[in-house]
Amino acid sequence: MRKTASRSAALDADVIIEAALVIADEEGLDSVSMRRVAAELAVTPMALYYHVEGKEQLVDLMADYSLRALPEIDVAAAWDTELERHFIAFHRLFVAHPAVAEVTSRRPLEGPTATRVGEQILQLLTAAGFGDAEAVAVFVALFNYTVGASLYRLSRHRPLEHRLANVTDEATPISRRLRDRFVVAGAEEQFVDGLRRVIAGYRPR
Amino acid sequence: MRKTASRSAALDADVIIEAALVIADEEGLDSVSMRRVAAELAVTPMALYYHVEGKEQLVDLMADYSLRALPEIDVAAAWDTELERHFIAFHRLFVAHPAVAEVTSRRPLEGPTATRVGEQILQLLTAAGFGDAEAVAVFVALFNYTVGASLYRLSRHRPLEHRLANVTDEATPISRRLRDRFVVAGAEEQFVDGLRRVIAGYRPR
DNA sequence: ACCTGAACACCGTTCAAGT
DNA sequence: ACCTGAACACCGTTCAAGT
Repeated sequence: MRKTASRSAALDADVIIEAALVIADEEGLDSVSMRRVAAELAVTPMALYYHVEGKEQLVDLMADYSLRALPEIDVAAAWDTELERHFIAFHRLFVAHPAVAEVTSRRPLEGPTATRVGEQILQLLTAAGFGDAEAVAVFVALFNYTVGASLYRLSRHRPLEHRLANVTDEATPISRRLRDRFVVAGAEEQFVDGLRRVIAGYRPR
Repeated sequence: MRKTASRSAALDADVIIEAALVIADEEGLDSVSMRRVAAELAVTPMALYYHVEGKEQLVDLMADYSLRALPEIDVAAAWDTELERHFIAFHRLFVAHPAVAEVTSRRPLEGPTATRVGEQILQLLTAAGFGDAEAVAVFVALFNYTVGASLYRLSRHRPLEHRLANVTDEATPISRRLRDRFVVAGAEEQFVDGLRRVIAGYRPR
């Protein structure tokens, strides 16, 4: 049953994207190769190229596909709490799918889903009284903080082999004392606390 | 002369790191391979492994090496302007060396230089009256915002081939109107404006 | 229209060997 | 101590061919 379903699934872009996302979530983006995805789908590597331009595009498609899980935005709601709510969702998405955070930090998100989400956030801000330039400034500032905080948290939660290779063991006292605090700084509450402060830095004219 | 100098330079970690940084700055981190670095040094790929553990460590060493260019911190200066000054330097370093920004976003910086810089920033903050937890919170928030903003700026300044592959041409009116504003949002002034607002969100108790 | 097979030009790294 | 050479198990992608 299940076997038949997965085997007989006609090869198309979505099937390829989903298989790639499974690999990325389980083993990291580095393990996503055209050959590996093909093997997972019991197909020749070159079969993928009929549905997808290449690895670069596949990775972009993975990101946009994942963004579909973001909640809808109420453009009529209070801008500050709505932004807080939405960027927390962003953060959770990135933490759940490290590959998406990685792609987001490397390239502008310009797929259909990313575009739609961006539109809604800008509508929310302009409806709240922000001018065009200010709306973009708020959006980008929150986006940057969120991406940075997500990458920070991910970098502290990965297995030790992925950490810096040449750790100095003769760390000075203050860093020893604060070392665990830096790990705590990756917790969601710390992200939310900072997010609120960033939002509070902006007001409609 | 020059030829002799570069050819006769004894192979050691620093020489390897410098060669790798040149490649990274000119062609991107993806072009940095052990084989390519070796070729640039007119040496066998395996010769590198005598001085460096592997590619992972080389990349980590590249990041820490670059951080040496950061300015010294005056721990007795006003904490807010000093932080602003230093994170602007961070931002400029990331923009000048995209590979360093990339590595920084992927792994915790735990090399000797990174550790020293971190110590100084924490000393600055504790000297200003912040408690341990608050000092780390301010540090990490600013760090995350800066890394995110740097990656944002880099992602908008890369050649078009590196941009998202499947751009939708039927973008809605509002995104067309704001599209160039998103590019402008990557400018340094916009980064500094946001940085000031984030800093303003914190005060010593 | 959709997929396969063979091939090309790459990777990082291990292992044994040279000097 | 420092480097080379050959080999292994991988990559992404092109190109011609099958059905």
